[in-house]
Amino acid sequence: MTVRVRFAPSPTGYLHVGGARTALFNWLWARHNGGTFILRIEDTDLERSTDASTDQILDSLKWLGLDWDEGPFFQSKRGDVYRAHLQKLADEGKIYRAFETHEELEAAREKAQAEGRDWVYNRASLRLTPEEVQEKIRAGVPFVWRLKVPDGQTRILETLMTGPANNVFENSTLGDFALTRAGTEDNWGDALFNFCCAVDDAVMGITNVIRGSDHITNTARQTLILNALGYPSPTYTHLPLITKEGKKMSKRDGDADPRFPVSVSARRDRGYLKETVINFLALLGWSWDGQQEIFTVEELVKKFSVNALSKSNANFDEQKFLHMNSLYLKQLGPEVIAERVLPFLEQAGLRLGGSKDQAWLARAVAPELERCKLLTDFPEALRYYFEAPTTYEPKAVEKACSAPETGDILREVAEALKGVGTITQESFEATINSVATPRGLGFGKVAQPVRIALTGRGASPGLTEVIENLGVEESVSRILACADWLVIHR
RNA sequence: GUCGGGUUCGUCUAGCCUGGUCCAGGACGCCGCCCUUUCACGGCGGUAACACGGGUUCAAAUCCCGUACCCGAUACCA
Repeated sequence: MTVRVRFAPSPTGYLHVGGARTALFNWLWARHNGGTFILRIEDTDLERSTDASTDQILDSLKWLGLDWDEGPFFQSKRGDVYRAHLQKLADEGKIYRAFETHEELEAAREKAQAEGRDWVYNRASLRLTPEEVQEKIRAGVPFVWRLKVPDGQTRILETLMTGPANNVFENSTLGDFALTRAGTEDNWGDALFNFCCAVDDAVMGITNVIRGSDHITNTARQTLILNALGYPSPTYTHLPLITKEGKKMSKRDGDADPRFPVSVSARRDRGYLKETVINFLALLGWSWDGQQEIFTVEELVKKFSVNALSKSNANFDEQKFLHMNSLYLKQLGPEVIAERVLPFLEQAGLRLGGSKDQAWLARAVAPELERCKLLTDFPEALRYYFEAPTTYEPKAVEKACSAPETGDILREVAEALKGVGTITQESFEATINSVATPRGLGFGKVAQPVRIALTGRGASPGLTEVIENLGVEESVSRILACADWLVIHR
């Protein structure tokens, strides 16, 4: 049987890392099996669903490269399908109208809770005579459709969260749950999540539902619906939850801490690479051999299996995430990163132009690959290429430029540098040594003030690269400027 | 409360199904050392864990029972 899986987000917010991971696992399982990945938007809750959310979810999926084969299908546009299935169940007497008000039920539930009892619907409306029902319908009393849940147990087809209970639910604990919102005979209420979901999974031929384990009890209800409808049940794989500091990571947490946003789009804006997000998310509840942690998407497709999933909650380790991003920065290389860094530079007001073209940027980015961890680190790391330093890092100056002759040294270096045609490792070292050696100084004693002069900082990549990317002329002028600055400020 | 799941280094985890090769492996972090014109990168080394209590067995991280703790679900939301 060919595998058909789906990702079915509700558009009540952005795509968060948990949802992205669910999407990823479904996508991987489809690709691994040469199956079909379907996208379905569960927007039956019109109150909370927004088009903006849908757009952002699709956008994030595209960014991650999780392409879908069918859809997106919108449940809000499939009312006829649900209505037809409801009608069938009504004709067969498997569902019934329940006329209690929301308030009545709420009160009953609270009472039960206060008494420490479990609450399930008491079937009051099921005991109404046909005449009483007709009477209420005529009077226009609003009702919801409830499933007449049979006695006995419901066994769900679970592949992962299997335990001693073997996923058998006592139907009595589920009660006759509601299938629709409140409506009238002329205008039935809209079908609710569980009903739409079960119907769509069946109609769309879903073979394996992969979703968060917070859906387990829904699975029992959906299985009951499927049984009533006479549809076969897909198998279910309930993923362990993603936690952060022990608590379920949900979009309700928002992007409260800007350093650790929960949405995929904010991670992207924060400078995380899509390769990192995919790889890191894959490891949240799945592992290969316990040794390998870096996987290309192709490898993931090949190696991923729902059978290798973990049952315990996966904790989101920010430090490791960040580390993985720095790994990918290096792995992707200067050309790719230069391209991706561009929007971040522009956002920081740093624009290419003149001799600073894309190729130049790749050269400038290359040595920074080892010190930056996020794309957003690059604007600051590269800023000195775009703007000559106007101030120098005080600590670095103190450490390297405290000797009174530093200004003279810099002027000598500038002079020597003028004669250098093209800068190479050798010519640079010769230049520095031509100043250092006569004075009996070590290489670093001269090189470090030069670094500060050029970049304003005590830390940067190799000076040869810096001068190469800056140009000799610009370098000379910066060194002289720093010498002057030292005279005034020391 | 009830139902379901979980519990291995500071952190993320492998191993558990199919007991022995595990005085428990990898990674992040941290700490040393090396490299080095600084920072970083890299290389080498180190640190550190089977929740607790019983049981089964020649042998248990692995199987069974109990306890504790954590997480989730308990809607006319999805």
